[in-house]
Amino acid sequence: MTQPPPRLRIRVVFGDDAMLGPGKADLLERIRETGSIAAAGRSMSMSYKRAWMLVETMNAAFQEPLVASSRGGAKGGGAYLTETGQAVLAQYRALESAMSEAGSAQISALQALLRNTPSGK
Amino acid sequence: MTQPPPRLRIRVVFGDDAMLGPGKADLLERIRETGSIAAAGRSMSMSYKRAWMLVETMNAAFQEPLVASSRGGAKGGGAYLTETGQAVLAQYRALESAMSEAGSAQISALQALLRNTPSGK
DNA sequence: AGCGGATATGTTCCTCAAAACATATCGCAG
DNA sequence: CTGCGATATGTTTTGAGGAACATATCCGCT
Repeated sequence: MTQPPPRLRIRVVFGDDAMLGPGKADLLERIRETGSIAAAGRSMSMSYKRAWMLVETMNAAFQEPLVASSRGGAKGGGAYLTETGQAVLAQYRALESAMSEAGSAQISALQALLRNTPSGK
Repeated sequence: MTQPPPRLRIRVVFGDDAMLGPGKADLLERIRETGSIAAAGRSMSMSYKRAWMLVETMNAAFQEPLVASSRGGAKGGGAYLTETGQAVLAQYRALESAMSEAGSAQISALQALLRNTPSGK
């Protein structure tokens, strides 16, 4: 029985407070798909508040905001990724991909040493 | 002013509960250096309890324990890395190194989009 | 003019993980 | 046979972060 392949969680830590990890990347992706911060949050069972705070943090960390949003209007409002936002998301995905490939040998080596009963469920 | 280079935090997630990240890797390294779980924990200002729990978790996750320990004796006791422990640590460091190199281009691209005032201190 | 749906933001409550504290045990040295 | 230094493990306390709840605001449509 081959257990589920190990997954990589990569976080880039800039300076002291700003960082980018899987959570924010996924949120960006879902905002692009849904066109809404609230819908993006719901789709990953995250409270709107939390989603909004993550967006605010990201917008503050980069030179230009990653997410632009508008209130009111026909459908109440909405949000979309800016050019910078799309670029950041693309770079992060590329980073994940490149790193995953580069580390596959070590990952396999580690997995070979693992106990093959990860859970007694 | 070139701000401090971004740092990578890489975590390998096996299955549901077992995972290996920078904290455990550093702990292993310090256990090897100090020959003691307690001293290793102190050197990274971690309580003995926490250090010991991490060791227990790792020992349980792999086929063979990574850290062997003994109580009592001339100096009260001690701990050292097993063959497996050394192998796991080496693989993790190699993983960090390979991934860091593989992702340098994307890291640079992300850094270029960053606001260059990471903190107002 | 008012409704609807989404952004924006504050406040309170709750949970769980980490810290702190407290022992117990072990085994050689002297 | 006692004391030391480290491992081993349980109990209590604390604190930070998230969840939940509550509004406020915006603006096109009908």
